[in-house]
Amino acid sequence: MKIYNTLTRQKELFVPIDENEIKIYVCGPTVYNFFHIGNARPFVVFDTLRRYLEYRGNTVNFVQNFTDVDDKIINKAKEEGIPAGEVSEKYIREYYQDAAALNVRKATNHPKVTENMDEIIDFVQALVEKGAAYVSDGDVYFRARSFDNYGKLSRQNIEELESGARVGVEERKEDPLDFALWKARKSEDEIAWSSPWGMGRPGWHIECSVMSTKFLGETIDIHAGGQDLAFPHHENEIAQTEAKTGKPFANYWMHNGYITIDNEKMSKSKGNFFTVRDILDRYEGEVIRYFLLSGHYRSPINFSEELMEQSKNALMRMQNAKANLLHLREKGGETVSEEETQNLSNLDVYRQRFIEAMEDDLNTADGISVIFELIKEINTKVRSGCSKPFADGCLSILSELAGVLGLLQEDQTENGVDETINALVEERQLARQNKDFRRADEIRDLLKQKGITLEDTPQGVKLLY
RNA sequence: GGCGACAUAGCCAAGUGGUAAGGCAGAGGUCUGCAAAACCUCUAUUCCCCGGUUCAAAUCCGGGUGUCGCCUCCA
Repeated sequence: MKIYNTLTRQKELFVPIDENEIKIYVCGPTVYNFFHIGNARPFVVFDTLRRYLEYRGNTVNFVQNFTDVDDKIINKAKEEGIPAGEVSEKYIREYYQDAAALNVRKATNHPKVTENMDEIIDFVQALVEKGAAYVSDGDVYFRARSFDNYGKLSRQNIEELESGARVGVEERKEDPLDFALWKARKSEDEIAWSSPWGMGRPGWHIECSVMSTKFLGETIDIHAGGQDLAFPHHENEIAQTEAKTGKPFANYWMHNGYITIDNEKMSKSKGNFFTVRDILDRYEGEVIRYFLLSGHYRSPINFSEELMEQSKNALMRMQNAKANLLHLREKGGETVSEEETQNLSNLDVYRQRFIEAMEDDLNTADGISVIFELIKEINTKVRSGCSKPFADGCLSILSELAGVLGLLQEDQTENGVDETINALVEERQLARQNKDFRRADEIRDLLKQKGITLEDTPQGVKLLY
């Protein structure tokens, strides 16, 4: 497949280091709050990348860290008067809950900073020994200028950066461009680990370098994250890691675009801040996932009520198609006609087009449109009924393609047989036969209130939960 | 100021040289007791603007305009 590589600013053919195991590292959340819709984008996008690579037959070693020690966590802990560890543990649990709602699978490995402290200290120590880093009053800083290619990912000019850098605040640095690898503890009660430089904790960038190299090796296939992480986070990761190993850190860098809210950056101060947990009150997780995949992952997308409604309705079309096939699979005839067999094999063209779209730098928007075309084709073919095997075959390809996108993962029907509901459905059918439509509609309304939608089809009554 | 992305119908969105996919919303129709779903038809002579290259451009080049992001440990 082709992947747009931020390093080279172009689409490149993706060639894994080891065909048998593709290594991907995605920068994970800092666990001090529920994650928001902006955080959700990389989770969903790169989960989709992983699903696609696995769909193509690859094994993927997918690592996404938890930053579980950080200023924001420490502040939150102070506010709530509880240990920092409690804050991070709580939000790790919440992460898993919301991620599951979005059909984001667990990574192969979710390493935590606090569980990799020895490796972090060793890594920093190695940089100090190499002269790429220096100790300053309990802090350790990386000498940005010691790394020749500093700025290669974000294409920042080092002199421009210099002039834009803040001055005066961090006078412990030799150079404003330098960044912290290790931060000395500021007060006795602050969470800290002992190190050769005294009590302290790691800087932000070093964690990802350590966990990526530890769990995936010195050079990995893909390192991914939000566009805003390209600088300084990823730039710094490259500098410190390559300074230590002397090898390329990652062959491909992928960055997803930003989400704006009503065309403005999301921020708490603007009051346009949406956590996934909040959105889940109003929309099911797949709607959010659909929304995030409806545009190309590198394009900026805007979040709004209107777009969520559009996404909800569009996804409903997919769900209807699936529900219809499930129904037909129960009620259809047993024997497959020759025409059906032919029609079924013709559907392969949609599979090919879907793959083509995904091969092109994960073009999920195109992939989705192929699925809609498939759905139209299927709907047309089963309009006046079909055999069970045909319905099953259609269902299989629809689920297959939607599954790559992590959509249509739940069956709305088959919620168990409820006797009282069945009785009502029976009664309604009888009423309809007797042209007692008042009673029939009454029952339909009653079930609607229970969240069950009745549809009369030529193949009998269809229940949608 | 430096770096970068984007601009396609009412809304969202694909398409990077060959004459505008797909979805939502809207209109009409078929089906239905009525619905719902589904299906059929319609909805951009045109892709921010102005030049240029070409037989041919939404797609390439130049110049504008507008929007957004990064350069502040925010995905």
